[in-house]
Amino acid sequence: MRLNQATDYAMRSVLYLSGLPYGQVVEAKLISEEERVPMRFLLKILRQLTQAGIVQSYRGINGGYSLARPPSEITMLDVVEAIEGPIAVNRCLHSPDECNKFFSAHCPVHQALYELQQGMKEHLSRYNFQMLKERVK
Amino acid sequence: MRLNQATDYAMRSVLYLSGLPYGQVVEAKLISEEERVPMRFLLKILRQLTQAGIVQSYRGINGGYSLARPPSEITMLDVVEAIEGPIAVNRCLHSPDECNKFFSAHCPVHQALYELQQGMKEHLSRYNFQMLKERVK
DNA sequence: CATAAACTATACTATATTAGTAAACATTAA
DNA sequence: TTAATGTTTACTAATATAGTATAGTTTATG
Repeated sequence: MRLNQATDYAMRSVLYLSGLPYGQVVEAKLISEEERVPMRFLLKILRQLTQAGIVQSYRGINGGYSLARPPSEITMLDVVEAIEGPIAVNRCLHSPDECNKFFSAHCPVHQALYELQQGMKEHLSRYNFQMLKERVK
Repeated sequence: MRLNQATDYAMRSVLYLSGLPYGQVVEAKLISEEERVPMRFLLKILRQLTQAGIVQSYRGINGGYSLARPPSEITMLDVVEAIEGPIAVNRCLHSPDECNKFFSAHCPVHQALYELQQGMKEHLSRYNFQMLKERVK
């Protein structure tokens, strides 16, 4: 029941970009050093964030990354799903045909887990990076 | 961000036991067949539930398992934690010394994840197996 | 128009976790 | 005493995690 390390790095990277003047481009190396994320791994993560439309990348010399939209329009859920794909608390909620008991909708355990999952998604989507950035002491 | 398969099996096994007259003992083989859980794997899971004080085991011929307390006193959180250990949404929340950025309490990302974690625990502890059993159609 | 500083793409790898299985043992009712 | 039950420990195949490596592409600038 854990978010993976890449997601942690991704959120901290987006938070870092959120703290810069909007639109400012910084190279991956700087994020890597500031946030202590292994460089190669970070590049992979930034590519996922780029493909998800959360950050914008610039190639070539003086290239780097910036946010693709204002921090207030990027939620924690956006970042989690960019890295891990859709949240699925349990196998049966992800692909009900794999449920080896009864169809998820009829199983009270799976019903309850579905409600948990919805609650988690709602919770994560309530936090945007404008809010988080204002929380930095 | 998924519960593992053993936890799914565990919850369904506890739900199954909750549907029986309180205190009734059934052998693992029956649970295995009814809930379609591989027998050997189920035995391992039942042992964890036994150690957590959720079910009671009886050895020898005519042995088996029953609930150790009424369904109303067993929550989904109890079962999840019996199988997976304490819920930790992220590495830094589990062991803050492993946090490679700043101490969790000072990082707004980790703060937000901590709130998510608390919300999840609260959510899971609101469901007990009396409730779930009454939801079975 | 060459070069070096950036990002991109694909493939590889060591380790840990997941989801079981196997073999030998302990308990207990009949 | 035996057979049906749970217990213990060890093993294993497959997958996921957390990266690393190698080769390539883009682009500002001198």
